[in-house]
Amino acid sequence: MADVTIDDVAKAAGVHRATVSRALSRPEAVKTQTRELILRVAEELGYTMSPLAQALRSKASIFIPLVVPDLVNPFYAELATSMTQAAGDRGYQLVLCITNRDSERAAAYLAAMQSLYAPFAIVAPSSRVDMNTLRQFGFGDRAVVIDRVDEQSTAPSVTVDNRRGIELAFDHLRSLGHRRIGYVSGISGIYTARERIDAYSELAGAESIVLDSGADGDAGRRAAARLLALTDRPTAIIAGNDMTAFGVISTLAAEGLRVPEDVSVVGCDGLVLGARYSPALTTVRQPIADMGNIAIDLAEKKAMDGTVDHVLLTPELLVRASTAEAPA
Amino acid sequence: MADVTIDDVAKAAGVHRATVSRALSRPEAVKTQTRELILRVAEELGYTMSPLAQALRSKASIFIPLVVPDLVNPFYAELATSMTQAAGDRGYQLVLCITNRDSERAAAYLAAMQSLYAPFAIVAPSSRVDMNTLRQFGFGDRAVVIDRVDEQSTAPSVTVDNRRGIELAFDHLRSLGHRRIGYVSGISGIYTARERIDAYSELAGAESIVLDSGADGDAGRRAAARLLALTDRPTAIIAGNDMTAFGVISTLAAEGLRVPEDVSVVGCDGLVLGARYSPALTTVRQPIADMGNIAIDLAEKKAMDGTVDHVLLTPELLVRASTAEAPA
DNA sequence: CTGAAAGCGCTTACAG
DNA sequence: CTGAAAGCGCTTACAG
Repeated sequence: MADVTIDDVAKAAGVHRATVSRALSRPEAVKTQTRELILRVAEELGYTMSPLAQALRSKASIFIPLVVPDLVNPFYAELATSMTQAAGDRGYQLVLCITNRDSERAAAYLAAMQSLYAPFAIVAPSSRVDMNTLRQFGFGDRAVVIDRVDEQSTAPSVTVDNRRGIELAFDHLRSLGHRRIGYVSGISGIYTARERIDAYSELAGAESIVLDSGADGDAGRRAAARLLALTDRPTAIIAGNDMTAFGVISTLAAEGLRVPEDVSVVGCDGLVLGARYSPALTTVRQPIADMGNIAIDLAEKKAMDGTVDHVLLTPELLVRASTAEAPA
Repeated sequence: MADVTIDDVAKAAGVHRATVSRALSRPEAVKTQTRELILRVAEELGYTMSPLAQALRSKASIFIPLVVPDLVNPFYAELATSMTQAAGDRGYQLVLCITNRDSERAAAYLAAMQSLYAPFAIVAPSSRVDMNTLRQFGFGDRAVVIDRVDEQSTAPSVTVDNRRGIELAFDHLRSLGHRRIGYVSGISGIYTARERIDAYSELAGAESIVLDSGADGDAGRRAAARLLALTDRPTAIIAGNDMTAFGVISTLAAEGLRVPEDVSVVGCDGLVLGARYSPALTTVRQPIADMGNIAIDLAEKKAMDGTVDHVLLTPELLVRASTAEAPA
């Protein structure tokens, strides 16, 4: 089963190697009878094509890079899982490229993927990969982007309606009687982070309380500390992502404030993990599971006819246990 | 910069293609002067070898599969991160194979990696990949295993001293005055789970209280519910892994029990995330970051001289905020 | 130490 | 519809 090549199949089926190749990759180009014979023989011999040889010869492979900044933020882990599944289902092999926010590492990955003849690349938010880098390695017009990368949008993208997400969180808190609602950014894609904080500012208007707008992993802790220091404390906090919400709650609790009794907290992401947090996190769910398939659709469409689509997904509020009525 | 091949370099340097190949892969086989010329020319032309062509010809590639059950458990995400780093540093390209505990999917991955001439495979615990499957795809004697897979141990392995880990947790709780200490298993590799629960049983002796021994994601919730139902409740719980500890705490809190005031909880893993939990999780840290390099070392050593080593790493107690003195 | 040749496992115009 | 040939970008015995 190990070393059966296309020639073995050809010989066993009594046809030429080229015919086997066609039967497998362009079935309509071969007479039905011949094809069926070949397929059967291949099956019997346990033949599978060498993706290596295939890629080398045709200058196109099934490898598709997913560029993510890290895997420690479960958002990317969930994204990677969804993408892997979607890619696998459609005959691709996802290769995870973890940049650690290091642009040299990202470049190395892109170079490697280029030499593997990857048909396109998928770039996750916050990966610190700009269009210039993509262009440099030949992915300029074969990349799809999650979160927006530039205004001109030469690359297809799949994004979540951040405005709507923040609105869902805000309305939820208002309906629970909260009037002083703080905000903390934390790590997300640059555009995502901006859209969210802008949406918040607009909704809160003059009552905006941006507790922290940093983009590092410590934003949650700082925001909680900041809240503690205020005289007229917010009774609720919206966090730009779930990990930051965890940081907020953890720090608040360590300082003796209870969530949700004293302060309500809403996250953004909808991580599976949030359901196991203490308290279970109320959050705005991003449809991560859909992103994989959509991203690949977009890439294939672009390759077919050049269409550059921008898909906007709708988020959804997940009410769990970290929000409650505003204290009297 | 895109399409420069070995022949371009050869021509520009005035040597034969074979010499370029040698200069790059076996430098000592080429005269210093020639080699330096070639290296310079290659550099100027921005030449990088095609890993595809290289692999096809030499039947050996730089792709190395890391087989993990999922990525949603941050333990695997952290492991994957560490492995990716280690692999990259040593000239390999890690390919993440997420099996979703589906053995067919695992087989498909292994088949793909075999046809990519992967030099060896790394198998994470709980991946539901046994030695037979590995053998079937030619990885029988080129796999390294994290967590133990079989008693005969034909594959090198890197494992953590589970016994010692549980002991650390147990002693910590005892020193805080806890006398009734419960245990919950949860998801881990089969051997890991068994070793841990055995260690617990031995330490606790007649006072063992196994709250739940299931291996699914709901073990934590069930264990907490079980604790609540007991008349003579344990004052502390050791969880077989961090995710399970999260589940325990979350459920306990939802039912009005405070951690650590009412119940202390210790996890096992040392996830980065635990520091952000509420309360921050006391846990037994597994040296995940070391595992990547060690696993690759073991694989290379085995390939060199057939040595089958079993490395046992020492865990470490991380005292954070989820444990406190036993209530009076 | 270097070159010439064969070949890894495929695909794809080109004939027929 | 099928076969024969050339070639993708490399490596590696084999000569010299």
